[in-house]
Amino acid sequence: MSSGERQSGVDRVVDIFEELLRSREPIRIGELARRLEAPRSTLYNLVNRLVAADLLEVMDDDGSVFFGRAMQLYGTAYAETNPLQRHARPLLETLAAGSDATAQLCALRHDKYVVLDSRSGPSLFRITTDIGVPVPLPWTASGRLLLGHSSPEQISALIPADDYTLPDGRVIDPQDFLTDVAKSRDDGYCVTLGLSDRFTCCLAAPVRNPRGEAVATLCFVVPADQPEARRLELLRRLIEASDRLSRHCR
Amino acid sequence: MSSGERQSGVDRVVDIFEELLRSREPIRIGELARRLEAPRSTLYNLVNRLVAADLLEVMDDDGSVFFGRAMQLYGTAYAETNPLQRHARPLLETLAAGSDATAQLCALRHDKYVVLDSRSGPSLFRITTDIGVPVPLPWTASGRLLLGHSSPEQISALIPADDYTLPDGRVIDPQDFLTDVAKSRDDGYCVTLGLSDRFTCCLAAPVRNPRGEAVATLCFVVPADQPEARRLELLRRLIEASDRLSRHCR
DNA sequence: GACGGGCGTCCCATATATTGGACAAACCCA
DNA sequence: TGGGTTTGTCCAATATATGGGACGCCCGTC
Repeated sequence: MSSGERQSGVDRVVDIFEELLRSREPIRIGELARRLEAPRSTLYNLVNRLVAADLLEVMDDDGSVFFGRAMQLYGTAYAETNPLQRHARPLLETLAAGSDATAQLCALRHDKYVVLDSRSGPSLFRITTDIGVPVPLPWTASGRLLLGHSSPEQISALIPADDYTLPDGRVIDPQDFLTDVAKSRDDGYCVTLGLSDRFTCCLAAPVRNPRGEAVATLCFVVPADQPEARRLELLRRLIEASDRLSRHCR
Repeated sequence: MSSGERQSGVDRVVDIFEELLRSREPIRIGELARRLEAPRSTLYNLVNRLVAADLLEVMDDDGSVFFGRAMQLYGTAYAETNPLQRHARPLLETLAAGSDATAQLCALRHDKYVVLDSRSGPSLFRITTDIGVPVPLPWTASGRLLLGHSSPEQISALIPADDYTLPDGRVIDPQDFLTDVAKSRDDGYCVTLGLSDRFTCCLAAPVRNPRGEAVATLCFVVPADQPEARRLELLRRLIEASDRLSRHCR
């Protein structure tokens, strides 16, 4: 009755959603309260409202909660309406089918890189990054392009120190990364070989808004052993598609 | 300072989302306030929070708002996690490609029918119902299946009188509709010819939970002039796929 | 130029949503 | 069986979010 801060219900709802996205699997209400450091009674109240609205669903086996069907409908409405996403979809399909590779639409979210949409070619069965899963920017070719409009100071301030450490333990020098960002911006594309994964090659091209800032990227994910000629061909297609997408989004 | 009801911010947020889904295009905040009969100051407060959380986006040209990128990520997380949706996707692809028709996953939402996911065959360019758009239950084959576990009283209470009127003005007799529902439940499928659209044939089969209730349907949408033999073949594939999906969802 | 209407922001009062706590029932593990 | 933990529900108190109103601004129209 004297200490504890009070938080708005709406903000708490946002926290719930973000925690569920991070977890990617149902969470029990008690566990949710612990992770968000929120009172249990508050969470029961909020979760019940959200379940009634179908924004969340309770798993009837153990009472844990996850996103509900309404989310799917809202998300689809967004994807169908947003010009970037709407125009990207057919392009991704063409890229993936025509080049038999995994094609992705990527963007910046908070201080990380996320895949927004992804298509795979027919013969390919590689595991591709899940949509919406945050990935450190220095791990990716797209990350270098997405930071093109930021100053070195902004970039240094944005990226957590840990994010320069690759999954295999190697560490990227922040200075080298800044150089990469500048070079990628000038080149208009970025290619990484064996970066986030020793056997993967990523090719990325920027989707730019009218002010020239990279608001998203299109990228290919292919095995690292592809011949040079094929990589160049993939890059050509990618740049053509991203230029087209840039024109659609003004 | 004495009249007006007060509403919870969370409930208002839900109202905002539902109104945006209905509208399917950006709405200005003033207009939103009018439609929801909510104070403008409240909406500015809520919308600003939601925009900050990326659940909503403001269109920079005219200040109207619509769903934001976070919705897409949450919705995708749902679709990838929910067993029904996850297993339905490859089935829809197989159905659509193998039969060159539009295949849809449908379910009940409030007192209407909605498409949850949809794939079209290669040669087909028919306009298909948008995902998430509510359609009166009596207009559809799936609607008849989805009500299979409800009593006649429940059905009569659920369906608004206007929903028995088809787009072309014809009116369905509620008694006939109840008969259709019972027959569809017993048959284990439902076919409609020229119902919601004079030139369209809908074939639907139920996805049942372990208790035998139709929690969703798979359906084909094809031109009405298809030969009987093809319709039977489509129905056979549909029933096989929906049985498979039912097994996956227990 | 005056006018009407919508937009975005700010401010205060109060109705109420948030909160901590307490409770019984269910659960798990020893 | 029995102690420790978790679950879901309920309650009363108060910090605060909601709602009403007022303000200046911009933009079309008359």
